[in-house]
Amino acid sequence: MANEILKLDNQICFQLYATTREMTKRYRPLLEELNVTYPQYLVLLVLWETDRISVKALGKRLFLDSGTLTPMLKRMEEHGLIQRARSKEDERVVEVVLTEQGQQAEKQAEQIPLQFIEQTNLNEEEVIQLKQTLSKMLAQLDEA
Amino acid sequence: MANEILKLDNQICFQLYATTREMTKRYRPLLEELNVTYPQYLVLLVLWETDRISVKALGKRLFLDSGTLTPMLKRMEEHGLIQRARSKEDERVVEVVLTEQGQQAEKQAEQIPLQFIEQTNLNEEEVIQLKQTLSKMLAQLDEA
DNA sequence: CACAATTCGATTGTACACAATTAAATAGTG
DNA sequence: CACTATTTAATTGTGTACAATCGAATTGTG
Repeated sequence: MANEILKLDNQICFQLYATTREMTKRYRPLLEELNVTYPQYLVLLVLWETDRISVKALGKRLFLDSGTLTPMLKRMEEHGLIQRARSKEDERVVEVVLTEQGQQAEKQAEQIPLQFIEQTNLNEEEVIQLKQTLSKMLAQLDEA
Repeated sequence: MANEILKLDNQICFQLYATTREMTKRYRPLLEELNVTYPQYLVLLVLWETDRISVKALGKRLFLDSGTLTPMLKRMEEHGLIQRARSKEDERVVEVVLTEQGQQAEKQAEQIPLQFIEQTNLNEEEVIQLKQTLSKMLAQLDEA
């Protein structure tokens, strides 16, 4: 018999890992209409809050680096959701802005978070608790 | 101002998504000695429990499909951790078993889960709660 | 102002992840 | 027994992820 500590079902990290993947799967049909993937949807969420942001700042917000963001943003640009342009103040900086189409998408997206939460069958208490614990864990893991 | 519902920081799914990625980053140095990635480590966890398993059953256990598992298992085979072989009873089935080296790795792995949990700074209560809620959510999302 | 250090994005290489398709083998049905 | 349906891995194509590196631009220091 395997060590209890090493049993798959005892691994909180496995639950986390598997749940995240099942979550993005459930989001896929909800995001189909917007023609974005889940990570791309996160970029939209940021831009709906800020209008204009550098790749660097976007990466910090989403915990993603340029190796992930650069190709992703190019795809989003091809799909007409955003525009990318070098900053005039600092040529090293690339700034991302929403297109008209990208702005319009916000209205379509309004129902999505609730539609997802309904599928989880979690009650409000559990959602709040989960969010709190994950926030604490994320902040801790993000430290040096 | 953006819709409250659509704010990034209100998205429990984003916390889930970001925390999972930070988690696998933290695991990387812990798994270096074993020469495996986090998903590969999950395969080892299953094999330390079962000795022998089909790709199909492994995928069901880990919520992964053959498109992910086949190349991953081939890499693990190259690294000498597992062996893959067609079943004699049913030629369609590929069975995975640990090598001697793969079995040995279990001893080295014993400290890993605790080492990780220490880094999260979560107390026992929070860990139990989190695991419970994620299990419930995962089971729900995994349904048709 | 020179010039080393830093910052920023892009690129490269490796490794998942998954939908869709294919091919081989087996099981089920008449 | 023929023949269809099903099961199972593998393959293909697209899209993240991230470490490591590069090159261009800017900043800090003397």
